[in-house]
Amino acid sequence: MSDKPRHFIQDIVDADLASNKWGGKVHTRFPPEPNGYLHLGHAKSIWLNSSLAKANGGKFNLRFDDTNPAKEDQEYVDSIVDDVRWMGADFGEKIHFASDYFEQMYAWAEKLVEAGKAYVCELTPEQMTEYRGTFDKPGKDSPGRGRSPKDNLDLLRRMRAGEFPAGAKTLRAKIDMTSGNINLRDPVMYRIVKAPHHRTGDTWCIYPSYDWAHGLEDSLEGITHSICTLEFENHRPLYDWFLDALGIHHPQQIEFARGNLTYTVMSKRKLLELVKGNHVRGWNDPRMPTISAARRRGIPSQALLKFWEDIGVTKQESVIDVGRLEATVRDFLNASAPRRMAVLRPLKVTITNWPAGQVEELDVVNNPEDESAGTRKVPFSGSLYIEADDFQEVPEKKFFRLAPGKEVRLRAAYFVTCTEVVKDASGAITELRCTYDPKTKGGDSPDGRKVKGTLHWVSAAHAVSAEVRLYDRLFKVEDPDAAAGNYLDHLNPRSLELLKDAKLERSLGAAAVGERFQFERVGYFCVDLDSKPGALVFNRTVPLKDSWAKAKD
RNA sequence: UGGGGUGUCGUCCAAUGGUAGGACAUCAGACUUUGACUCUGAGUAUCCAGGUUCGAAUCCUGGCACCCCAGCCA
Repeated sequence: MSDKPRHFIQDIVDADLASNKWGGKVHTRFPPEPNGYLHLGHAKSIWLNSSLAKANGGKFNLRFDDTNPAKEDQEYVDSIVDDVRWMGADFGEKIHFASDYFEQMYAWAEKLVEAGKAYVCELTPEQMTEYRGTFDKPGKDSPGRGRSPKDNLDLLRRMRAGEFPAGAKTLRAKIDMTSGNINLRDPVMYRIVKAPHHRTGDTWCIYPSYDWAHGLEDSLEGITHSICTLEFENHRPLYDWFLDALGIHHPQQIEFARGNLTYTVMSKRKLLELVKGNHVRGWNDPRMPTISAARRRGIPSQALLKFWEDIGVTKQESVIDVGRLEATVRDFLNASAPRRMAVLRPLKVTITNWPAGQVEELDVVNNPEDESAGTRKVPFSGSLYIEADDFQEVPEKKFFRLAPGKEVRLRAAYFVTCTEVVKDASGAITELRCTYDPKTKGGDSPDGRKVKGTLHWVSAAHAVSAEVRLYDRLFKVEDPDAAAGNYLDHLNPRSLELLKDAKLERSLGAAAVGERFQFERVGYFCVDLDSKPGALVFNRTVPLKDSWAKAKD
């Protein structure tokens, strides 16, 4: 990662540093609500906020915006902490919670009541909607708006004491019922919710609204640059109003556009539906656009960070081609992933002139991009598997893999020539019989003759069986949100393909959960959480580019 | 409809009055013991209309399109 990614927010930070606006401080935060798992869009915010702090010698807080006990859960808190850590963001020792500030927020609410800047309102939700007016019609005053500060204070204290049923009353800021900005039409600060909170239990029966709480949380933590997404731009005047009314530290809010990806959905509501409706196998199903799914699938956190850095930060709504993420992942893994041979759809090959029972240990390079990765021994014998796709009985044009009478190279082994095709009663090919050239050991011919194709292979007797899971895009259409009908109508029925009996080279038998490899000529793979010794499971993180497959289209 | 925002290759991002550039994608070619990687080349864009200026993506005027806001969600 470069030292200081350039974008308009960095420009603002530079200007603030130059003018000494914050005394040289830069303090950002990532403020998720624990009501679901984090997704790739959150990863952008984590990258942005944490990298801004890091690049400018500042600090970065992780803070849970846990103001709505009805939707939140400890499970989500735990998963979010895991994800943020995995992303490598340095949030220091302390994890912050809005619920830690409830007492202070309440004290400030009383202060606004006493100053005549907030009042208790007894309108029902329906009435409140009606009184709020519409875009082009001003709202009208709630009956509670004219009550004295003394009476309001009494009512507020009784709200807190639990004297009123859920939803019966609210505390509202007294701002402007005629404002063109509807957020300023006396927004709700507190509502009565009789639900236990995952951290404060039943201490409270009134909870601060996001609009009231969010700016206070930033203020309390000394945040300098409060970075959020575009939809909160309309709320900024409200946060300004609260902070100024209270006369407390006033962070600068800056809005940026969230990043959407093609072929997926990114709203928490829809992600929850996919999980609850069993359209996927949980929040961390590798097809999901969640951070935990990306991790399980084998995407390195550095690649995810680099992806968002490459994309950049602007205020333009965008939908990013998911191929862009795949390209970044390939780029990272090409340099770092050890190469191995794995045959996904095995076709048996017998080398007819191979000395019976002989096994040869061949040296194979671990990573041509990284000499320090060294070599490993791979056993070769007269009974092998190759990829079924690598053979065509009647080769199509430009197919330069194996076919009857044709010679190819087995990677790092020998040249072989197909002499016979064995079929079962139904006509399906069950085995290939080939001869090898003993003088081509290692894959070079002393007489200088060339072969076009190089195939990967495994020795049948030494192969390790494994389950391999191939993933495709979760949706068939680029923008499921915009497509006709319900987004669920556009799920890709072939988003998961299970290969139950792939054959892997011997060394993969010891692969540990989370380890990443390039299966040569196939793709990048990662050992899945479900994997156990003797029952290996691999996820395809991303396939290798395949110009042959593309040419055939 | 009132308020707030955004318009640059197919996509994402630069260019801050001076040759519209990069990345991904696409196409063509070279290289190759991974049809990968790498390398070379190509094509494609300033929302529209006026104006200011020697010169406009950038400044001005007027349009147009798209996004957000009428939760006691965040």
